[in-house]
Amino acid sequence: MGRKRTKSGKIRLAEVAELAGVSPITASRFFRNPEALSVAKRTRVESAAKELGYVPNLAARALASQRTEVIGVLIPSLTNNVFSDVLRGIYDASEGSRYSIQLSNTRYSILQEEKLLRLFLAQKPAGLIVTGIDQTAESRAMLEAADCPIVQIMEIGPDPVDMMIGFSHYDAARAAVAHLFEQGHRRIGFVGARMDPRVQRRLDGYVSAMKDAGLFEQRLVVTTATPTSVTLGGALFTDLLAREPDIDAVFCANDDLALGVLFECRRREIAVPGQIAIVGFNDLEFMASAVPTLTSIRTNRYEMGKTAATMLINAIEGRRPEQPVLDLGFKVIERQSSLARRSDSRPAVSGAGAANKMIALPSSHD
Amino acid sequence: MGRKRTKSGKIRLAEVAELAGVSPITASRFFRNPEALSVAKRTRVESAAKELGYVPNLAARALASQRTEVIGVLIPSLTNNVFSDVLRGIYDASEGSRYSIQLSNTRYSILQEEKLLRLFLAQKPAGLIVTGIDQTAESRAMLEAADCPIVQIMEIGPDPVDMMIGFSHYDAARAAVAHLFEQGHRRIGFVGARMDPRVQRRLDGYVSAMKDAGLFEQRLVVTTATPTSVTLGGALFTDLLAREPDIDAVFCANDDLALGVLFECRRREIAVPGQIAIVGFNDLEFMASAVPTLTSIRTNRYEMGKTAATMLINAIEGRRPEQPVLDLGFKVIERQSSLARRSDSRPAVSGAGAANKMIALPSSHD
DNA sequence: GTCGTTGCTGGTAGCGCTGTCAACGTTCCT
DNA sequence: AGGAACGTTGACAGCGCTACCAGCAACGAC
Repeated sequence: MGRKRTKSGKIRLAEVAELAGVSPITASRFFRNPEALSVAKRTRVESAAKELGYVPNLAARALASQRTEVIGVLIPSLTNNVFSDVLRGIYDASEGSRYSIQLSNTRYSILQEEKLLRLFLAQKPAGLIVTGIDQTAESRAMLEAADCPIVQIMEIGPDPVDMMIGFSHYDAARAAVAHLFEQGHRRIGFVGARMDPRVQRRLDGYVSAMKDAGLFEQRLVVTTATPTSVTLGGALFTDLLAREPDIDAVFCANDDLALGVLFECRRREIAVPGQIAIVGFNDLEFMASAVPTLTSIRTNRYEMGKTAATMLINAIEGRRPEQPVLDLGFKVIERQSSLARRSDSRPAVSGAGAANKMIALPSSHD
Repeated sequence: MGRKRTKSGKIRLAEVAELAGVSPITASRFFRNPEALSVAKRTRVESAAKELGYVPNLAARALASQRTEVIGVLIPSLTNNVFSDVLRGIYDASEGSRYSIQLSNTRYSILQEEKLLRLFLAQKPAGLIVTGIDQTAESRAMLEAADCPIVQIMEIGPDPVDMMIGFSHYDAARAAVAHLFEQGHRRIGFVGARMDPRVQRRLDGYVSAMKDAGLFEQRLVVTTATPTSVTLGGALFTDLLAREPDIDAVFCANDDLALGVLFECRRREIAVPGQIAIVGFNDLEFMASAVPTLTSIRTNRYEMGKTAATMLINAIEGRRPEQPVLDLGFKVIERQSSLARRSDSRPAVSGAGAANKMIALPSSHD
């Protein structure tokens, strides 16, 4: 059966316009700025488009208008839970809007980021979401020169390129240590992996809090550049114990590490929190379910992504936020794993989440 | 200083061609099919492009050539670890190629999938990656009519739209149950959440294996449509125990649920595997690190994504695979949590991963 | 009554690139 | 030597849309 192939099925704007009895340009306006049309033509074009099943050709639109409706997103990792939550927020916010997301993975390399940035900017994106505040000088220059709105996410810093949404990792780490102090812990180890800039700032916060209390020692800190994992948490904790058997708490730079430390404690029959308290970071879902339940720092990752994309879209459309830098803060979620030291080595058996007392701590940057 | 703005900085193909002393169309060919040029012109165009920092305008290219270099990817979830691994594979394979990834999230809704599919196809993607084999009839028709290569991932089935890469969830579940049988377990419960088609097929596999052994009872199955989580694993297990206190093993439809079951056992002081054995699904990283280490079914998620994207790109460029359906199989990773029943309720304390004996089981579809 | 002003509509002219076809020079075959 | 076949190059037209500007009617201000 001879089916035509070339341009049989093509519904162009011209077809819609013809059916509606208007000029192509009027039909075009309908899709970009319906209010500019009289009600009569608006409804005519609308029903014509619907009847023909018209779908605009984005390539033609981009070529003619010299801009795209693409939001570029640069994140360091696709598998890290933290970023997948942020991403989900971004996608959710973009859904229903005219903008589509173009995602790229920098793999924690600012050089790779620079390369991708160059690529993105060449396509004239409508907006850009980049992770963190540690771009190369070159990247920074490109971002400043870009003629589209830009949101930096995950962190808060003094010198935004444009907009910024995140929280202070430094303050969050200090709050975690302060919480452990409150619970009577003194010899607090730090376990960190990957050591990207955000983890580094958590370490800085830990160090400063410990120094403030006169308790800092370099040997309490165990870090590696290796990507994080639960298993790695156990291994780093093992190193820490070998170096410093006398610790009474561990602050982990993320929850996977904390879970690994918990398992390692169980393997070694170390009571948690009786002998060693544990605090994680991010408050992933499983933290409330572990035995004992694990204290963590809750961060608003989904909200961060969603708000970032919403701010960005608003800015693209000319509605700039009154407040270009948004601190989403964090919360110390106190659970069993960091309870005050006690001789009884068995934590009370109770339902998961029973000890979910929260302390809100809006982060303030120094 | 009066800088021109309109088209001063614009480097077009015409500029490159002029500098290289060739016609625009020859320059164009250089970027699409360099071998078609003589070596002399090739080098001339190459250095001209480099000197001017030329970046092709993808919108113009798409408009003129009536096709895009976009690979559309439809997955049900962004946060599920399983899909983030697959995605990473897809992005890794696409990197360095001319193709860019356009990702959309169906949220486990085949209606949403249909809608997104329509959207994608309207933009004439170079290729498409879709999750699973349970599209709506309408989606299926659109896929069949699409004039681009398509890869279905995550599952293997009898009737591929085009290409297909995955494994048999049914067989994998049967293997999990067979393993528990081997270890002497008989009253094996099933815990499942979300109940998407793949989880449903795992349940089917479980049911058939249990029926084959004459051990199936409906009350051994606890499922919910709720999204999965560690906490939910504990809750579903609690339900299961209430209904059927006499079970000696639990097969969990994924690893998060398995971890939740493990924690719940610890909370209730049920020995694992002494009183209850646990088997998960996917073999996420933490399974090898838990105490006791948790048995799971290893699936090749990253490889699946990477291979899918590679196959797709090859097919786009005319190199169709000799074998359009690829079964990546699975492995039962035997660990402590499913060891044979014993009276000693305390599992042997040993390093993580000590019991990582593997059994390779290439899945075969029926 | 004349002149802006506003609201809506349409014509023209590309956006930057590639498909198609034709033309050229070169090589190989008979 | 003549012609076919191939490899290489260029001219032309147009992909589908929108920016820009002009035009027209309706309205109010002086």
